[in-house]
Amino acid sequence: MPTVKNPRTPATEVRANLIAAARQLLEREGSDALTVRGVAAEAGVAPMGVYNHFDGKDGLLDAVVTDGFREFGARIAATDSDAAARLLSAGRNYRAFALDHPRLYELMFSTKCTPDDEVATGAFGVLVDIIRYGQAANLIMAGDPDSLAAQVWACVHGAMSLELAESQPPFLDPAENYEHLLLMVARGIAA
Amino acid sequence: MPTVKNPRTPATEVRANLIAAARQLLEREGSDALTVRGVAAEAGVAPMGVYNHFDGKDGLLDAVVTDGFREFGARIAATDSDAAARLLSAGRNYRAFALDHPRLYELMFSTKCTPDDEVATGAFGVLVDIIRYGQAANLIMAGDPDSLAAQVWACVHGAMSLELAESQPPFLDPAENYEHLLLMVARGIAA
DNA sequence: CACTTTTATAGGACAGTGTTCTACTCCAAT
DNA sequence: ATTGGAGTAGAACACTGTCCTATAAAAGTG
Repeated sequence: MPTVKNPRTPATEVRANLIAAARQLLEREGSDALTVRGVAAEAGVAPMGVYNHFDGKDGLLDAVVTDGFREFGARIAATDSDAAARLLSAGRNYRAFALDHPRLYELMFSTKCTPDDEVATGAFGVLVDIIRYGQAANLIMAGDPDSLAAQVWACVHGAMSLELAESQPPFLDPAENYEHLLLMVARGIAA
Repeated sequence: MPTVKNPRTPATEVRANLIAAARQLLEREGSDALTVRGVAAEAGVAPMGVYNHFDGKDGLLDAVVTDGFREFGARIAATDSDAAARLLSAGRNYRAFALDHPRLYELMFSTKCTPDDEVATGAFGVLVDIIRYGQAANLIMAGDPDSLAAQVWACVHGAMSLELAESQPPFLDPAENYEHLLLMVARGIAA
């Protein structure tokens, strides 16, 4: 009997399979393993699928990081009724996501990718809402919530970016230092 | 007449030429242009030089970012006698360097490179000294200067990382937002 | 100065990359 | 049942990092 050909993957699944495979390969083996042929093989799909369903490799990566930002936004959200606790929880959730998906996090904020604007803005909006909640509780200083959120985001992103790149002084405990950073930021934007 | 062969580059210059060429190519055409063959051609040197003088492409990039950190440390330094002004000046110098050399800055803090530890620590030490100066002037809170410096560094790095990646809300003015961030950080570590 | 050792060079080779093309074949809707 | 869209296999192209060889020029030695 002749060699059995691979069956076709239903059209509706090719796209999702490719994104899932890319995500899995990225987190398991690192970004170097993110090759078109490798992702297609992991997804059980022909390499051409990357070009039929996405705009080449870059398009696929954009879809991956867009999915990442969706998950990220949901993960950051904190529901503590106390405004100060909510801000700290969000900060800790932020770090937890970055540590859980270090390579995805790096990709999400790299210049190689352009996530869907609406989705990325949505994740940012989660933080803006938390800032607003703090302002309403008179815990956070008055001012443009978007601007304040951008500043807070920059701080936590910088901390995680450096921690993941192992660019921090090795004698400092990352977890402890991150807690200090959160308190510093809270002090910096306090009412 | 036959084609003239390229003359040999003196051994002592090959290394420096390669680093300079890589740096120039990086900042002129972006990191995609940083190929072994491309850098060698820009340096007027044979591709093998990258393997004779460095540990392959990665070794060359490490040398480039190490040079970058040397320059960075010198650039950050501020000499204002007023402690608060010195901190702000250093912060502004930080941003100026990142804007002057955006692609080098990105490479310096990417996971693809490992700068010489001593040099990178030296650049960090510049900020530590500024923190100490602020503490001596009773402007910055007491506490481990290294830990405080790491927090400040994280904030400014995050801001520039997001600005260079154009990951900030487009309706915010980067320069203005950065100034706000510096003030926020100063407030966060104030005595 | 002559001689030896070191080292840069040219050029080819290898596997692997993103991308595109063709030919084929299967699935689904008309 | 037939037609057209969509997934597949496989080859091809110009690149990439890396390594190898042979040659020639520079640097160091007597």
